[in-house]
Amino acid sequence: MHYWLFKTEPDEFSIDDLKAKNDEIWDGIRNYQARNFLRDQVALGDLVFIYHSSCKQPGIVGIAKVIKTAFADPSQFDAQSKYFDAKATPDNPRWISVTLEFVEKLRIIPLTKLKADQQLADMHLVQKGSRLSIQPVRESEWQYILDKYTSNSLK
DNA sequence: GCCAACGTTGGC
DNA sequence: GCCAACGTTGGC
Repeated sequence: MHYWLFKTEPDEFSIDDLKAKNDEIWDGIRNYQARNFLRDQVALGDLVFIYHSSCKQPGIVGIAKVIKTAFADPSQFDAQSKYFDAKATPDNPRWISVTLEFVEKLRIIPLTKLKADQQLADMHLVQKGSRLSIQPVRESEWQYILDKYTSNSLK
């Protein structure tokens, strides 16, 4: 069992959208490091912090679960999509998606709090220049964040 | 909207 | 393979 943090821009797709739809193909990841995590390491049943970025209050806003692993991101083949990639073919796809299922919404844990917490100084998210949209979370960090910043059932 | 930090591209 | 130019991310 691994833990992850996935970023999303709430203007595009928010935790409320995930809650309303119940599950979602996580498409449009166009960074090789993030792609490699999706392809090689994200496993069935892994839990994911959903993080809102590029918005008024960036932070962790909920939890989701991986219900389908590594498959070719359909948007790379869709000429109408902004994620279309002319160099990708079904025989040789470049980009990978997984499907997430809504688990629960959290009262937002703002980035400012995560950054201020010395216990979380090693988290990728709080490192300078961190831009990775799919990042692993250590089990100790996952547990610590749930214990300290939430009152939820997944402890 | 600014801009620092990264990532990607392409000429050489 | 280097590296300058360009594009993107994402907090502020």
